[in-house]
Amino acid sequence: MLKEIRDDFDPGRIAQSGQCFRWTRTEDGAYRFMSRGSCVYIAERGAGLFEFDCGEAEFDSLWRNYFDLNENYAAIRARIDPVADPFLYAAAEYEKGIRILRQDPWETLISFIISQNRNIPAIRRSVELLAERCGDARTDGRGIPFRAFPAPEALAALGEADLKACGLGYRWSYVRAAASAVVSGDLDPYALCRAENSEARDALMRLYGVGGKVADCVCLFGLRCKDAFPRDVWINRVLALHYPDGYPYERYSPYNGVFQQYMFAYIRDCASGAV
DNA sequence: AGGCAGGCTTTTA
DNA sequence: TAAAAGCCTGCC
Repeated sequence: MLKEIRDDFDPGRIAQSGQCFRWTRTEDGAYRFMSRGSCVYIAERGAGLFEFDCGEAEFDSLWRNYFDLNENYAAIRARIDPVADPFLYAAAEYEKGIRILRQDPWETLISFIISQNRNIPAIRRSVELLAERCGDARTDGRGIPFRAFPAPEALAALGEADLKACGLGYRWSYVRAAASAVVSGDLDPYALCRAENSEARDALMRLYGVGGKVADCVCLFGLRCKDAFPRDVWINRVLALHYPDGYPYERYSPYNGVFQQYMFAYIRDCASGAV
């Protein structure tokens, strides 16, 4: 199914921006994303033209929402003053095409618990191992088997040895605690979408192994709060280097998270020599 | 009370 | 060997 998307949309930049972990790139240059037990392949077919290997119904019920296609990112970028904030302007220009995904809250919670104190390839590996171990077996549009992200009950049923076999290290008990909280009903990650952001953040931080940074990632990437501003080692580096007198959060509210993502991707691209 | 040092598993580069 | 989308515990 061919779609014309006039706003910023770059599947490759979205995939590599470190907000989702289960994407793949095919030999023919398409990107495959996964969400809520489904896969979609996206291939660019010219300027602003993208082929999604799904029907209209699935596009409207799943992928339009996942890629946040009802939001106007060009308009959000236009809020940046290139003279007042040259670093953010450069980051957003270079990383144009990134969007903030509206991911499944449960998967986002577990993924970012796993993410702490690890680099992105290691996170991807652990998430994939968990899915391989206890996610539902499915087949994608190209006939390739894949695993859905594990349900809370499936993760809660894993023992210490199973979790450690997925490379979780000391985080295994954090994953178990979160899964238990969801299975027992102490936490409903889906209900948090409807809560005030500060309430959602507090509820997440009550979980063992979830601090402010992970909670902010869940709010931003899983709970549709574009103002959440996760501060990891890379963003702290940006703030120390380019905003020694403080970062103007008020100026960028309620889109702090979008700008955070441009800066996160950009500083890492700079460090890897890509820029 | 709020802040800080030390420790933590494993993978990646 | 150092660093990685951090957090917990114990101490002050």
